[in-house]
Order: sequence, then structure tokens, then C-alpha cells
Amino acid sequence: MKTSPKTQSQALSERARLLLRALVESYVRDGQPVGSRTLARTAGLDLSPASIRNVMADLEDLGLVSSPHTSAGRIPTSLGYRLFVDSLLEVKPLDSAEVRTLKQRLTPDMDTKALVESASDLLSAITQMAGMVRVPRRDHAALSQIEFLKLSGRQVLAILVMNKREVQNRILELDREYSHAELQQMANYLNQHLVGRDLRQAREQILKEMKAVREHMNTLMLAAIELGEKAFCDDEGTDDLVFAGQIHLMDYAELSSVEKLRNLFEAFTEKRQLLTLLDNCISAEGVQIFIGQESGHQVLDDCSVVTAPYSVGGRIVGVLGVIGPTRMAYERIIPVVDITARLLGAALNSRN
Amino acid sequence: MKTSPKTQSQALSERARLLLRALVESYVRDGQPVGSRTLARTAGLDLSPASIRNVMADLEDLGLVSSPHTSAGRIPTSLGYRLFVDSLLEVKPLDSAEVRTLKQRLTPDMDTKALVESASDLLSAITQMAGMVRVPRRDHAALSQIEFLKLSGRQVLAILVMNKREVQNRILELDREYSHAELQQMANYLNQHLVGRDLRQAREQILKEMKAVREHMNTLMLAAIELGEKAFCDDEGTDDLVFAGQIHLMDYAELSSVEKLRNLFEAFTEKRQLLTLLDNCISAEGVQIFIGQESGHQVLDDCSVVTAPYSVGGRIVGVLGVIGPTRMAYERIIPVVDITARLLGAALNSRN
DNA sequence: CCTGGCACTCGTTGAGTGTGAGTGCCAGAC
DNA sequence: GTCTGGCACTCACACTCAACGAGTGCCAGG
Repeated sequence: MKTSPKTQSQALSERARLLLRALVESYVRDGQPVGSRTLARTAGLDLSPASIRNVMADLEDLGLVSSPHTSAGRIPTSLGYRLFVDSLLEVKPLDSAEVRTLKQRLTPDMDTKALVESASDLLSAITQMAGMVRVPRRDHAALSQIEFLKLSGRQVLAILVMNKREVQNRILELDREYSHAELQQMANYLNQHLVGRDLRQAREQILKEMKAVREHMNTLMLAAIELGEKAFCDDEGTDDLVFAGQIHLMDYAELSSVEKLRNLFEAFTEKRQLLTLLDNCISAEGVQIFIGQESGHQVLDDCSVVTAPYSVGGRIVGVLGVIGPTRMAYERIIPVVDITARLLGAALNSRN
Repeated sequence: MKTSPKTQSQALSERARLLLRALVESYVRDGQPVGSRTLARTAGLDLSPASIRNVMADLEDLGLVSSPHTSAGRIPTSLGYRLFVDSLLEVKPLDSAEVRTLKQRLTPDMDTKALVESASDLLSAITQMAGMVRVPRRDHAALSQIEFLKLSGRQVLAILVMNKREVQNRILELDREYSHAELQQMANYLNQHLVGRDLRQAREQILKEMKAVREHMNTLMLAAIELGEKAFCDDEGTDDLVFAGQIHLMDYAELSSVEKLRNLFEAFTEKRQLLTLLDNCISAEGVQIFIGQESGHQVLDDCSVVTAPYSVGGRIVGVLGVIGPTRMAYERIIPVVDITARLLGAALNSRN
């Protein structure tokens, strides 16, 4: 591998950086491999195409660009995009009209489901790519009320109110029939002991009490505890992922083989792969970007994923993001995802 | 247009019918235009290709088949499929293994949402096409219980239990704060007067009472009525449509232009067109089939839709169906849709 | 170190050609 | 009359071939 000693030693010359940047910008705009002539015109460097060709050869040796075939221009590789995103890109501030729409559509008076769906819709509408939102984790939501309602026979409806607003229902099958009064008493008992705690804490508390007081307590309280345990245990529904605008992906030439689209849409229905990808982002704070193969999932080889976590009360509760072709306008997408995450968090937060 | 006088007068000769049937079957199986030679071999009619060509010319004049170009075989037109479906097709009884799966996956212990999703999944899995289910109308569901739960300040959570099993929540914003006791009283009043009626009847009843007793009634009852009115009014969520297995449509050659797929998937996210189509089927009883343009929606020009309504307690509450290419194995699909509708209805019915 | 020039590569386009599947029609057989 | 073999014809598809053009790599001279 012969590379000029220069590029090897001092990483990348200023000129090379400028050209790479111009190349990425041009390719992202037009979707066509970029030749030395075009680059000479657009980069503003006053160099001849021939000189530019030399630099391009270096960039190619470094694995930052590649040519689809001998007589085509160059296109950025994943590595090239990565370098561009990490150190060449200038993030554009978001269009104020877009910020306005975002604020209008993410207001505290909406319920969680509506907010999540709206965020997903907005992401896809603004970016013209697929938007997705990991629904907020509920295990830190504070229990504000618990009630039991007798249905028929041994069936009881448990109603959990979280954060004073969100309601969850669970139908429980009990070991015997309880009267209205008994259920009322049990609810009172649980409310006294658990209100204000989050679901996890509530469960722990319940388990503790179960052990501690098993003997010197009347059976009704014991039943109440068991009932609470049942009501809290099943945590389903919380690990869901909401998509919007997958159709947009059909409009990008680089994805438009039916084969690729099929795999992508399969991933959207499967959800599993994308869930694990997003769940890895929940720890890292701020915008994260996966370019091409970086995501580690084959389906996404031709795609980039831009994500950002959102938080309520300073605690990260979910992640959102967009999926599009690697050839995307990162400088525009990044702030969109960033702001959307902030606004979604804010809306969720200021609802209490 | 010269057509042999015979075919004109007696509609369609037995021979022509046999050949059309063989042609449709062969085309559905292989997806290739069918030539006279193949037809001579498969139709079991002991005729030479030349004779068959004569019949085919007649069929083409009648608009039942057409050739994509001069030197290709014939393929059925929508009209051809229509004739086939109406009078040539022999419905296959459903594979017993499939019936078993259907029964196992549509059991009365599932809640409405799970049943609907399961039915949709099953339709798509068995047919290898897209399945859809119109969620059951709720306006005939009998109200079994209504409760109010005080949240914070003027916010009240209304809980409606329908059919002893299904739970609906609504958060209401009231004009003033009510005490627990007051809410309890109001709930009692409403329960006394409304339990057993369906939502529509309940609303009517409420409106009647509002007029009748406005004066000689204590204000609390009046408030209760108003509260009930609020709780019943918003009927959202009920006109929804659940899809499954849209991906399968990507596997059919006749739909595999990205353009067509895009339009189809747009219709799936839009839902509106399909909703109107399905809502038209809710009156007709039994399996309905829309072949190609018959649906009246351009997106579905290359598709056929097979639907069947399902009912609970003898009353039709929804419609389900599949979407696939016009070239589908109708004799197999029709019973699948039919049985699935029956089993879904049965499962919903025997839950009480 | 830059640049003009030149040979070269390779995808794309369009024209030309052969092949095969299938047709329509006609004349003769049953 | 009805059926059928035969024949000329059509047309999509695959293939080849040449021209074209965009772009490259490399070299020699400023």
C-alpha cells in the first residue's frame, strides 16, 4: 500500500480535509459520484482537476472515498462520512419555522401516546426519512393512585394512575371473591403505603412487607399485598417502538431495490434489531450517529441512524431518532433529532 | 368485432369455460402467460393447439383474456377472473391443520385487541399476503359498569366497563371540584339507569333524562348526567384498521415496481381508502371479492381484495380480509377469509 | 509543487441480429 | 361443420458490437 508519507504522518492535510468536505457535500446534494473537475469548480480552492486527482488518490488510499468504477467520480465511504461528521461538518441551526411546528405539536396537554406518535411523525415529516421513538420507560413514573373495581365473580380490574395523568388497567383473576368493601380497604392500604413511589420501588416495598408482616397481620392486608404484587408485576407494553414515515425510504435511489426495501421493512415489523440498537444509545447522552455498517446490523448497511435520548426530570427515559440513507444531510438532521428529543422531554416533563 | 355467433348467443360454450378455467389455474400457479400448446396439454380436452387458439380468440373478443403482446400467451383480465370466481371455481375445503391453528390462536380468553391482531396476523401468515381487520364496532357493546375516580383538582377519570371485560378510560375536565362521595353517588345513579344498554342507547337515555327532569332533580344528579354525557360522547378509536404482513406483497413480481409498492404502502398508512372499501362490505353478508379495478381505488388496480364480515350475537360488528395480487389462489383464499371471520366472531362472542 | 496533456478504463446507450414462443389464418381431412 | 397441420408472421428477450463520454492515472515540463 503506497501512501504518500505526508498523509500518513500528519493525518490529513488542510487541503485534503477541505476537499473531502466539498466532496461529501456535493455527493449528499446530488447523489452522483463526484469527479475532479466538479470538485475543482465547487471547492473554491483554485486548483486544477489534476492536482485534485492526486489528493483524491490519497483519500482513496486512506479508505475515505472510493469509486464505484474506474471512470466514475468518487463517493464517500462510511469512514469518509464518519470523518466528515466528526470534524468537518458545521451543524446548521434549525429553521425557525420548523422549531415552531415542533413546539406546536409537542405540547404538555397531550397524553404520552399522542406525544410519542407526534414526535415520530414530526421527525419523519421534517427529515423526509423514517422517524422512530422508543416509548418512555415507566418504571420511574410515580404511582399516584391505585383502585380496584369488581368486575364479575373473581375478576377484578386494577387501575393504576401514574404521574397523576397516565392510566393503566389490568384485569386480575383472584383466588376467591372479594366484596366491594374489601377491595376498597385493600386499595386504601396500598395507597397509604405506596403512593409516590415508582413501580419498581413499589414492588420492592410490597415484597418486603410480605416477608416482614406475614404473621401478625390480618388476612385482608395480606391479600392486598398479593393483589398489589399481581398488579405491578406485568410490565408489558413498555418496550415498544413507534415508527413513522417508513415510506419515505422508498424514494431514495440507493435503497430502491425491492430486496433491500424488503429487508428494511422486515426490520421495522420485527423491531428487535432496532430496539437493541436504540437501547444501546440510552446510556450515551446527546446525539449519536451510526453510519452504514457501524450499527452492526446488516439490514442497515446502506443506512445511517441518528439518535438522541430524551429525559424527564433529568433522567433519561427514552430514545428517538431517524433512519435514512447514508447519503443524508447530516448537518440538518442532527439538530432536528436533537431539538425534537429536547422538546419531547420538555413536553413530557412539564405535564405534572 | 366479429365474434362467432355461437359464443354471442349462448354466452359461453362448455369448452370455452373449461379452457378459461384451465388458463386461470395455470396462470395463477406459474405467473406466466399461457400459450395454446400448454393449454392443450393441461386442460385435458384432447384438442390441438390450433383449435384452442380459436377459442382463445373468442375469449379475447369477449374481454376475458388478453395477451401482453402478440407472441406471448394469454392472461386473464379482471373480467376473466370475475367469471372464474363467480362460476368456474371450486372452493377447496381448508386444510385441517390450518383450521386447528386458527382455532388455537383465536380463543375467547384473549382481549379484543389481541384477538384482532391475531386474526390479522393469521390471515397474512396463511395466505402469504397482507391481512387486515376492521376493529369491532363498540356501539352495541353493553355497558356493565361505570365508575369515576378523582385525579387532581377538577380532573376525573371515567372508567367504562363494556361487556364485563373491556375497559375504556376517559379523562374528563369538570367545571368544579367534586368530592369522592359525590362522584360515588353520581356513578351509582348512572349505573342504576344505564347498565345493560349499549353506548348509543345510553347516550339517548341521558339526553332524554336531561330534558325530562331538569327542574325537579337535585343538582348532583344533573351533574351526573352531564358527566355521563361527556364520558360517552367521544367515540374515537373505534374506526381503526389493523394490518399485518404487508411485506408479503413485496414478493409478488406483478407488484414489485417500487412505484406501485410505494402507492400501496401509502394506502396502508393512510387507511382512509381501505376503510371506505371495508365499510361498504359491512352490509353485504358473506365473502366479497374485489378484483383489480373493481374496488374503485386506483392503488388497488393490480390487487384483489377478499373480505368477510364477522358478527357477534348475530349482529355484524366488523370486517376482515386480505389484499394480494389479482393473481391469487382464490379457491384457497376465500375459505381462509371466511373461516377466519367466523372464528373471530365466535371468539368475540363466547367471551361473555 | 502544480498543471496540461495523453492514454486508458469502463459504464452507458443504441443499433443490429438471432432465437423462440406464440399467434392468425387457411386449406384439407374426417 | 368441426378439427387440425402447416405456414407466415410478430414480437419480447438476449446478445453482440461500436461509439461515446466522463473520469482516471501518470508523466513531463513549468
